Amino acid sequence: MSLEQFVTKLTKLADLSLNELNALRALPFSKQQTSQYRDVITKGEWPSYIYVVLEGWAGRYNIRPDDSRRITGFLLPGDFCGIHARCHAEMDHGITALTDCEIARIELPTFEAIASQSLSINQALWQAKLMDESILRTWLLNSTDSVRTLAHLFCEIEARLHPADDARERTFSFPLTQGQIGDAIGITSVHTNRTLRVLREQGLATLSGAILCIHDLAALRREASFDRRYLHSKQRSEEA
Amino acid sequence: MSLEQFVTKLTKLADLSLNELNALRALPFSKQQTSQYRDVITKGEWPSYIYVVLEGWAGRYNIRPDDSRRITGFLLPGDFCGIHARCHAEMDHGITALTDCEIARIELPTFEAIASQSLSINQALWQAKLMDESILRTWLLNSTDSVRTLAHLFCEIEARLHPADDARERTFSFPLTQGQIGDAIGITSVHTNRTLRVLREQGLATLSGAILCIHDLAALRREASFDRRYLHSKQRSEEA
DNA sequence: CGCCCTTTTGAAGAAAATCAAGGGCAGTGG
DNA sequence: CCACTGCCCTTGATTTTCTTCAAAAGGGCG
Repeated sequence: MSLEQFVTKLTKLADLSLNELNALRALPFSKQQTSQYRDVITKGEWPSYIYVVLEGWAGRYNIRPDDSRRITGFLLPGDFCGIHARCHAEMDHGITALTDCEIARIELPTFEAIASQSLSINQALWQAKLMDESILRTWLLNSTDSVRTLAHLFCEIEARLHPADDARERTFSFPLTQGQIGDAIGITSVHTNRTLRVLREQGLATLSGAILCIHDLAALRREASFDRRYLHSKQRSEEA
Repeated sequence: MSLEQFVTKLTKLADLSLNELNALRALPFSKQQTSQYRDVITKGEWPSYIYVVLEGWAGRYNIRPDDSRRITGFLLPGDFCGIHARCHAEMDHGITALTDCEIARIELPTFEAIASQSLSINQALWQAKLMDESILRTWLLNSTDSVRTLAHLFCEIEARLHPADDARERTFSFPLTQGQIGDAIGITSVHTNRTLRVLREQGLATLSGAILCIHDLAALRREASFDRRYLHSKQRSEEA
């Protein structure tokens, strides 16, 4: 696995020159395998790498005072974390492998040598941060009704995995347990189960055996009031 | 009113040289008065200024499909917004004046001329963004029990307004209606009222006539499981 | 003074948590 | 090969929390 997905993602966030693209592609990195339930970064750590998810799903999370867990975001293949390293800052949350993961680790000085030299790359990093924040804000917004929230999560993941085209229906791997989904949308696993049933009975989506089948993407988006725009905040020059 | 509070805030986020400090202090800006309930920036806008709150409280917000509002963060005097301008990005949320506000507006090119030249200022801006994100994440984390959530909000505001010292008790202006508080913690104004009563009856805090009186800060923090660290993610060099 | 907005309180209803228990499936070890 | 174990999924019954609906009381301002 290479950084290609990562580079592609950055390309969508800012206009990068060929030189910049090649510099990113040529970034030296080491690989690490992180098995399910293991931390990639632990809360309280001062990371010294930029981490890029190559395979598998990871997630940001915090533990509540009552020991329950809240997942506050997903890291899908191509996503990165560890920007705290650039600020020499302490992690206020952990990153955990939700499935077995393959992770690339880029040394901070190596990364910085490229990032600090390029306005465009900097801009792409800012864009990425704005998008993270935007997703976080949307999660906060949705904390009313569990069916809507779950539908919205499915739409978010679908849109992030398949940025380009709008299929009418869509089937893909969704390797989370109902407990993990509950941790993400803020309900118990029991209630997640019931919420999944509602979506299934409404003919919107079926999750079974780690495969998510969205039967009617348009209807699911309607149910979730999903507005894709918050995910690709491409800079204006794109539109002109 | 000057940018002094803003500059002070940045100082706490990165080590700025005297030159950088003076450059920030000398930033030309125009003032605008924004009266309560008016937008400073509207969702969908492509901002072209950096905005700094000089007086009053503002807030980030989104409108839900059912027309209810969710406040996703507060901007207190010295706080800024409009970083989207640096990315030429569209606002995915609005900024509203929760009270009458005095706002400074800095032209993007003016700001950029200083910010893009200084690694430290850049770092301070990243730190500020990480802190915004950290606060957002904490809000998401707290969405379980309304008493705890409200207590935590009081602690957050207290800590942001009075970064330095830990008084045992504290009385300060808290100019939000119960409806606005509810919009922020995700409950109705009716339930906000009942939650306020609980805090009052527990002898933790009393909100009356836009004055918040925290009777026992330590106990309130305990109730909220408030851990101040997430608010001052000062870079490591500070500790050495 | 009267109006509007906010605060306060009550009562009924909805949403989700909690408690509890049974079933399926995979891996482990006898 | 089968029993055992642990984890996850599923469902039911009960309880807590918050919403909704409704109404009254307080406070500032034209």
